[in-house]
Amino acid sequence: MNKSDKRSDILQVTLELIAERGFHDAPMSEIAGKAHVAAGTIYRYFENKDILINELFREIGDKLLEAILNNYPEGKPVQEQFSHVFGELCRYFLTNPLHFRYMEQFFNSPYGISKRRDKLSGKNIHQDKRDTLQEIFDEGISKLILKDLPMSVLSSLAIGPMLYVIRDHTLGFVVLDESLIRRITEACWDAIKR
Amino acid sequence: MNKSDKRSDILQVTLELIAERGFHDAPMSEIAGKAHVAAGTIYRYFENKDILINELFREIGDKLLEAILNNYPEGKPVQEQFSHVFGELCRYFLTNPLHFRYMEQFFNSPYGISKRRDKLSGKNIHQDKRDTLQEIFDEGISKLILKDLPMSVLSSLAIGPMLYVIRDHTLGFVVLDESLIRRITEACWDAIKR
DNA sequence: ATTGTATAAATGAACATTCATTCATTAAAA
DNA sequence: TTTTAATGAATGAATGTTCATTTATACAAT
Repeated sequence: MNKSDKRSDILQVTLELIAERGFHDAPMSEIAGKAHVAAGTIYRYFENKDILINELFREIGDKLLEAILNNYPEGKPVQEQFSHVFGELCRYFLTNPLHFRYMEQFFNSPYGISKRRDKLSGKNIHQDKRDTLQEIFDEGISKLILKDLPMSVLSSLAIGPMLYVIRDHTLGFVVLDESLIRRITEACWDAIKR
Repeated sequence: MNKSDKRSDILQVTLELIAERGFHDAPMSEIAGKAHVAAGTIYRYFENKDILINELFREIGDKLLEAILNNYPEGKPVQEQFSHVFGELCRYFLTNPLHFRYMEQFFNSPYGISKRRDKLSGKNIHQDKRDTLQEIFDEGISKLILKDLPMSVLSSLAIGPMLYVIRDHTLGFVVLDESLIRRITEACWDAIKR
């Protein structure tokens, strides 16, 4: 039995419970039960519930970033980089719908808000990987012929629609296939190109 | 003292607490206290917490729709209708940031998800007003020269970015003024027009 | 191999809070 | 006087966390 066995069991169950039922209604006791672990054991791996929640967010973020950076077309035209990031983001979340629901809830809860606030006020102590993603957009966007809009607006124009469409997909409002993903990517590109 | 005095006090405090601190961490006792009302009084107006939460959502939705339908350019070109809806949506949320944070959390929680699921499966008992908004988009979008994409994708392309930008605004990442709103609206239009 | 010992991991009942909700009682209104 | 509204202490269920105790593991000496 691997040392991280229980730890990842706990994270997996936390993911499932919170993604499906929200932060409230995901009691530690139930997490423990579903992970086949005693209640107290969780606290050997995570100091408290908040830290568990934040740690899970971090791990999902890392995996997502890894997926995006894989085969990243370094040095290629911005539009190609853009399409790559979009496609991978989309494919990742379609493959991992629970990750998507978790991230969505996290970002739209006080957890995510305080995280963004910290970032804004420069409290980001360790120059972590998530900034790399930001840099990719930064560089890619400012170099080429894009609309003269604030950085954060451009990334909203680019990312916003995709996340909404993914949500609709997970709810069955629309079926996202490769062809549709491509066409949405193009539409987003239309929004940001000059 | 108006009959709905206490009722709206309760709703207002619920809005403030949940918008700022999330669904968890908004205890009924504190809502009661801040609304200068006894704990039990809440239950004279709202059967339970869930109903309170859903009712608040409904009321905010009504106000938002009212703002959007005010001066709606009936019969005018789709692009103009589009700009109108966008501008009003944006202005409403900038004026009522708490409403924005509440809606965001609601939609991204199991509350909102089940609401959307009901809608999809036709459980929408009373053909309510929120469908009117959908119809406006439906009609406006399908009539003109827009990209041949599924309805839900088009509305994601249109609405998604704006909501993200508003979130950034409320967090101080960007300052939304009238000129910027207009330019974002144009960018979104670029995304959906053929 | 076997035993003994020290360290680490895991347990789950117990605890202290917190929370939504109830209801007997009081105050206000009609 | 009757009806309606409001109160807030009490209730009971749920929850996050702790900790004394048990179990497993690693390793040394025999």
